[in-house]
Amino acid sequence: MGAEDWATLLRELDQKVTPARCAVLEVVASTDAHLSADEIVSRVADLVPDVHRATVFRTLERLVELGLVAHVHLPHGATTYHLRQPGERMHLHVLCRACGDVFDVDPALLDDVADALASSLGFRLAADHAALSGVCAVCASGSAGDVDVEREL
Amino acid sequence: MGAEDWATLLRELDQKVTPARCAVLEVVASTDAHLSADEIVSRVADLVPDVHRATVFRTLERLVELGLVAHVHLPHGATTYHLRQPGERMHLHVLCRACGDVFDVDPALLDDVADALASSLGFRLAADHAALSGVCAVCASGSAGDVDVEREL
DNA sequence: ATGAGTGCAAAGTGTTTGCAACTAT
DNA sequence: ATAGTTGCAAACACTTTGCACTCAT
Repeated sequence: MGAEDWATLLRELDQKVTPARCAVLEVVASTDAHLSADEIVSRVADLVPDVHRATVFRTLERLVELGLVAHVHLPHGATTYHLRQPGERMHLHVLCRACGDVFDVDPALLDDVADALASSLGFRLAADHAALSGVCAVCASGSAGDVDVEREL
Repeated sequence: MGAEDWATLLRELDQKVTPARCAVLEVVASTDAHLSADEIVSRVADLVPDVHRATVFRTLERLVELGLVAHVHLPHGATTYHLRQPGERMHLHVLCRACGDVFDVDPALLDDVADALASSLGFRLAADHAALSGVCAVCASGSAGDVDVEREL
């Protein structure tokens, strides 16, 4: 999507079109990765200088409200943001506590868990909203003795 | 367990016995709830005055290393700590993002998920380490319209 | 005696907020 | 014109760290 399209999209949602907003959308849309607010701030700076951190936070909050962006809380460290694909089902996230990588996982994986929680506790699970933690294949084999792995993320 | 027992336990683990440590152990053992470091600080203050925050943090870190205490990262807000029962299997946690309550859940619930992640990605899941989020029964029914529920925890 | 543990103050993240200036409509 | 947005600075919540002093052993 080009810059013009973000403007159109925002207008359709009755939002004001500003350089900061377009830049944030552009940045978030530019990658499949999960970006922290900090990373977004610095990437936005490459597109539009002098966009303030606070503005990025406020903009992200707004975009989440509008359903354009999703955020995931990681067990350690900053919240990450990524574009939310319209029809697509929200995926679930697992974080490697050794290397910090986030892996996207099939949301169906937690369906049984969600059902079990719903029937036993009446609890409605939002599987996409928080990441689970563990150790990825690379880190598990790499540092055979699990030295750094216990480093607590 | 009385104060004397904490001293004994610490000695068995080759740790120095100090009032601060015993108090932290006492506090963590005094409840089934998941306490934040802050809550522990203030409860410790009732037992032993003038124990500094930093000491509580350092002590908790140590107790986790020793395997006496477990900590759980919540999707939002502070890390919580609770006593770790020796033989007992670590439980899994779900957080209500409306009221903030943490529910303990049968760890077996995630066994299938853990297996699936292991075989598909080689990922080793630490199910107890991070809480999942959702909405508890009370909050789901209470605020029918889900007003506050979207408040993002 | 001596090294581990502690209090304190200070810094470090990540995020939010009040307010005055600005700008998209 | 005017309501919504922004930049700034300051505050916030949670946690860590360097250092000198104290205490358990």
